[in-house]
Amino acid sequence: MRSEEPYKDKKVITIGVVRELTGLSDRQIRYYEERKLIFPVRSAGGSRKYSFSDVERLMVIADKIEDGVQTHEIRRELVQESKRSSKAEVRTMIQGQINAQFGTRRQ
Amino acid sequence: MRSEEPYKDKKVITIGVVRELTGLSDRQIRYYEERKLIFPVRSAGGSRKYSFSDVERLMVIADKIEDGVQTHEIRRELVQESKRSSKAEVRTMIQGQINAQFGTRRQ
DNA sequence: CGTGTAAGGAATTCTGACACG
DNA sequence: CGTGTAAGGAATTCTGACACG
Repeated sequence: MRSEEPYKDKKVITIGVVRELTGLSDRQIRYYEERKLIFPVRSAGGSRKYSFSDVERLMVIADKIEDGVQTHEIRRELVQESKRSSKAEVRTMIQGQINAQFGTRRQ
Repeated sequence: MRSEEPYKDKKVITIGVVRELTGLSDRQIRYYEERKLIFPVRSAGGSRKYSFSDVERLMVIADKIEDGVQTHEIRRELVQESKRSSKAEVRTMIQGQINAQFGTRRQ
């Protein structure tokens, strides 16, 4: 699932670079993690590593915060979104299997 | 030029992560820079930042070193390669402009 | 609730050099 | 030539806490 853009989800970016990329403060970035909105991995030494997807997600979060949405609510929204996209992915995958089986093509 | 894979060329990875990703030592990574084989950018504080392309390039370099090729020679090879690909890009771009003008399609 | 900040410590990175071969 | 290493310093990141509102 999701074979495109192999680099987008690799967690390799330190918080300092994320700060520059998003314009957010470290404090904000760490707080959104505390509120379960973002999930960096940790290096051996304990420093956080983010992916480009995480950076994009942080910008979405920052927009919502600015609109007055609370972290609690943002979490719900993001969970809903990820559910929707996994459904879409499953749909695509199943359709792909059907096509593979019967050689049909839509449209 | 090169609109695909927007993340591949962004220099956001610190040397520690490059070390993990490539299996090379810092010493090796810095030495290849000294020999003009790789060109990280610097953060405000002076630390090196690499892109995923750089990581791939480093793995190519490491392979050649292992084959006994000297950095001097590797530099020549890499320069040749980049010349070839810019030519290919120009060709693609020109063809794209021709197609845009005349609406032709090959094949 | 979301964010700034000062505090102290630990991990990360930097440079220039010596060593070996 | 290519790489390891010890050295000293500077930049980066970490956590827990106090503050404000």
